[in-house]
Amino acid sequence: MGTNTAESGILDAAKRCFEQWGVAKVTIDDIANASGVSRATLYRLFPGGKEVLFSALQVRELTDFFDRLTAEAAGVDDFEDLVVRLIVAATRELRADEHLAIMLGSEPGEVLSQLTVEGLPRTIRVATQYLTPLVRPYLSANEAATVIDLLVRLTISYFLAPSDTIDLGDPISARQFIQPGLAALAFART
Amino acid sequence: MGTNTAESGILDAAKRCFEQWGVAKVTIDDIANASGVSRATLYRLFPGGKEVLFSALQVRELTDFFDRLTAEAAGVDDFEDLVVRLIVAATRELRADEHLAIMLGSEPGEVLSQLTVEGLPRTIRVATQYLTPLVRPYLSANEAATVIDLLVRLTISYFLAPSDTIDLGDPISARQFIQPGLAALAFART
DNA sequence: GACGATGAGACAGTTTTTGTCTTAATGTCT
DNA sequence: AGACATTAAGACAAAAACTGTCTCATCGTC
Repeated sequence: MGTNTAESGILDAAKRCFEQWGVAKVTIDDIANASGVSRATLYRLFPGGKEVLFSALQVRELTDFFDRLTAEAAGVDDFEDLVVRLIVAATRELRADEHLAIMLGSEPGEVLSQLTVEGLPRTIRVATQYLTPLVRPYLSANEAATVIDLLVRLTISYFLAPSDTIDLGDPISARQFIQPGLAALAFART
Repeated sequence: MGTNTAESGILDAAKRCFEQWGVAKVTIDDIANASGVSRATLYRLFPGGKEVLFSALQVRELTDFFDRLTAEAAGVDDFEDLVVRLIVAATRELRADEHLAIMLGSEPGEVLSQLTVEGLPRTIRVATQYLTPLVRPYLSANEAATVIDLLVRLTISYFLAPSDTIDLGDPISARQFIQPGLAALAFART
């Protein structure tokens, strides 16, 4: 039993609570009860209460997300293929994310804020940590940061507001979509 | 615009709120906002706050339920047929009731209490009011009250905890189920 | 038996909710 | 126009819920 079992159990319970009651209506007591842990323990493990818990949950979801994403992109040895794979997999994961769908349905404001404003810097930071090693064979550190930042923003935007002409969940469409950008990148390097 | 439009609009909003947040988490303000009415008006129309509102909503749902049920049983001119029709229609309505399903999922305790303890007397009272005229051609007033009471309890019980051998949503099964009881009733009258 | 971690719950301070009331605005009727 | 009823908005105090911290008894581990 690793030391993280208690924390992750609490985060599981918090996730269920957020789904059931929404971030606004949940109390620390709700989460304590749902996780079978006393309020004292909860504060000891997550000092700061609901906000810290919510934040910790997002970090966990985010790292899980990018764990799966990088696994998905393992073994691809062409830059364009890699970008396509990443975008498509990320888009499909987002679309398949039940938790995200529930939260978007019950608290669109909070979730949109997390996806596009408040939480975006963190998302970009985590994405950069995870994806930089994958793209470094093809790009400089600066280029990698810029490209990853851009890909995160585009993937989220097209997830939230799908285009009529582009489907980033489809490899062919995604490839077609990114080719001009990659060409421009190659050109800028000359 | 009848005078009941305001009330029923508020009840609609309350219903949505109860579904979204549960009886426990909703505040009067939530319902006031959802119904586009000021809190003052809400208290004027439903003095007593959340409990009174919840109660009024149940009364409305209940009368709607029995309105549909009696319509369903119109024109049946045999006692056994009538009972079968009522039981089957009631069971099917209960199973098809989305609001009930949502509430049972999110707040089983509260809903079960309403179905089996707190709210049962009211349900039986309303059922008696609606169904007595239908069964009076075949039964005395006392018999009618007893039979209706029994049918309500059985229908709710079999809805909440379906039997392996009896399906009150199926006319054949329901008829088979009630026949002994009706025979006993006929015997007792002799 | 000492140790650290935990559950239960007391506690005060804060925030939220409640229920009432007043005021100004709105629409209706004569 | 003027009297009338109804309402939204929001001030207000009282009640309730929530928060964050603390203490203490208990439990399992070493």
